[in-house]
Amino acid sequence: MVFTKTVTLTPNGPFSLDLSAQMFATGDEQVRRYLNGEFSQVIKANNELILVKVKSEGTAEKPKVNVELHSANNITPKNTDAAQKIIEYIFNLNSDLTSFYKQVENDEVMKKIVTQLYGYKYPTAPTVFEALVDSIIEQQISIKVARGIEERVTKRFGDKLELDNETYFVFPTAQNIKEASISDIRGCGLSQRKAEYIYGVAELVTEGKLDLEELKNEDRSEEIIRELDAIKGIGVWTAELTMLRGMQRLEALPAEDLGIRRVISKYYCGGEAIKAAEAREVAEAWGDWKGLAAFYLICAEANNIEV
DNA sequence: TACCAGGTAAAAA
DNA sequence: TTTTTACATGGT
Repeated sequence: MVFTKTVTLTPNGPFSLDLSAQMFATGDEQVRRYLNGEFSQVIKANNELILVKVKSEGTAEKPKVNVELHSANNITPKNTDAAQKIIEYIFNLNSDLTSFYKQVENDEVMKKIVTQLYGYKYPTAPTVFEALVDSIIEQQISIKVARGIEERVTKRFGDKLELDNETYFVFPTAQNIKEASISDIRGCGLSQRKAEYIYGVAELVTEGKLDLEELKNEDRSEEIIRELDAIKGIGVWTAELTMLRGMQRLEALPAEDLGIRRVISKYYCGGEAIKAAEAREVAEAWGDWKGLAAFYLICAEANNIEV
């Protein structure tokens, strides 16, 4: 038995689902996937597993988003509301890109790029824990390898939703990870040390010693970085990436990041290897949107945009 | 085959 | 105190 509901959302434009979700185009259909204009993944709304399918209606300028909810149980109005808020959070639907576009008006390179990526909003992980674990997984290894490991972790430890003979998985909670063992985590392809880091974070969270969601309320970015950096396995890079992808802190710039340095160099420094300090210099023009701007460059590179 | 890819902490110098 | 090394996997 499958229960279904449909809601329509009106994002704060501009918004392009096609650009914002394209990073999930190669994702696992049982975890998170964007295919043929439809984004799908399982979310936890008030602890109820709901498969959401998101499609775009309207234009980037006047966006409308159609959301289908599918569940094994009756979907209450309360859970519908919660699911809607999670979708809004994942795609940053209520944020205003025009402030960012105004900020980069005097940066000729970025100005051209944002014109071609009009409406791209960098997606957010539903929980800070997911953002943090993914960031640890992504340390040092390539994105493609990391994605595979993340999907394996999700399918191995995450809660399962079965609908119509199809099975879907939601990203594991700290409790899920805590109940596993370090060698189980290693079995997903992680190094011994990363498995220990992730287990350690799960322990801190389940023991109440670390409240990742509460960290979102901290105003000072430096303070968030300081607190996360103090945890074993988390350095400044991991903290900044976690803020970007899990807290909508789009001002954070992981300037040491190899990929970010590469794209900044590609579009601003003729392609030669640059240091973090040079990356920061270029990013000055991006004001409070340094991290988002960096993702625009990564997206531009993925779409073969020339300036 | 060897080396690299969106780092980090521990060991060695 | 600063520099070097080990680490997992998949692509080239």
